[in-house]
Amino acid sequence: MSTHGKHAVPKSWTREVQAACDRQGLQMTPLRHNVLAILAESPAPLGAYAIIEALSKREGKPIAPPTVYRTLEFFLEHGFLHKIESRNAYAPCEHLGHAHEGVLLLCEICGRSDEVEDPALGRALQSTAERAGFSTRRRMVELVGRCRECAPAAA
Amino acid sequence: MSTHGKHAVPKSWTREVQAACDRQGLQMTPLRHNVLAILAESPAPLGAYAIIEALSKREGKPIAPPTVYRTLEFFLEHGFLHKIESRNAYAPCEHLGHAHEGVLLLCEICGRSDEVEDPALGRALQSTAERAGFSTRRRMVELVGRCRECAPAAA
DNA sequence: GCGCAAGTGTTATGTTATAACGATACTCAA
DNA sequence: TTGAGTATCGTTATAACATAACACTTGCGC
Repeated sequence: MSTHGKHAVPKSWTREVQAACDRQGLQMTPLRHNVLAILAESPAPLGAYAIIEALSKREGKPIAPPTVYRTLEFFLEHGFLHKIESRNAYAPCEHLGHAHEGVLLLCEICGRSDEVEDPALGRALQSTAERAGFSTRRRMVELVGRCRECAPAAA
Repeated sequence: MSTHGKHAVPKSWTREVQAACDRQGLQMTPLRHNVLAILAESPAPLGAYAIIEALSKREGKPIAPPTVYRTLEFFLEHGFLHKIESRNAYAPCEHLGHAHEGVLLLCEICGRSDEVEDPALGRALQSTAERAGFSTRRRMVELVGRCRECAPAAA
């Protein structure tokens, strides 16, 4: 799995989350900060146990699964992270401000994920749900395939 | 989890899969038939271990996980089942003939899943992927919320 | 017969996630 | 100041989901 890039998100991302937490009265503890930093520095989404490992190294002591899962849950609830269901992995949400109308593009070669907005998609899903009498609370849209960099190589 | 309905799919569904297998030269073994029947008779998607349990009962002897996972993989590969990633569950594919342009509507109250087609969705995703230079191989579109029957009750 | 592929059985293990309980620290009102 | 309430994190154990690796049988073409 080559990763032709460094970080999934700009370095400012953790600061933006920090600021959003301040505004909303949410606590940014050292534990949370470390989990955020680990995800921000990763070129691709990480599984929970990969985070546990990285965090244990970073804190110099073993961290147990519930600690990390609680932290992930906190960030997921507040929209700072995505859970990539098709991969059981977690990634920074790049579009902090607004509703999640995004599509996740997951490259099966390099492993990276990219998040793009698509208003037409939101409208389509909304009308489909309405026609079915369905009231949506959460949406997951994931495309698995090959990213711009990997598609040619793997022709 | 009330399930205001009986089966997720019409009784003809297993026969349709049978016919499709015949056409494509795929073997419908007793094991495969039983797994199919279990899913067809369930009002909601089932997890792998629920299938293992039901199958063990049906066959009168314990069935080990790999046996069921292999069977599921077979049906997934050929487009007869969906894997619902957000739930680690498996459900019949109701639209056997054509491409998967579907949306899964997952009710968080009754647990049922409904599959609806949405051509506008397909177009939106296609153009979004193209703009990103992304070549899609598989798509997952899942909406979690409340179905027509459950939405009013849980107002 | 022999080699090969498909299907299934079997054992063991790997991976992902949560339940349940305890400890600490902080806030805030009485 | 005390003590009730809440939020955070630690710890132990276990549940839930999934696969690796190898064995065996069957059917089929050569």
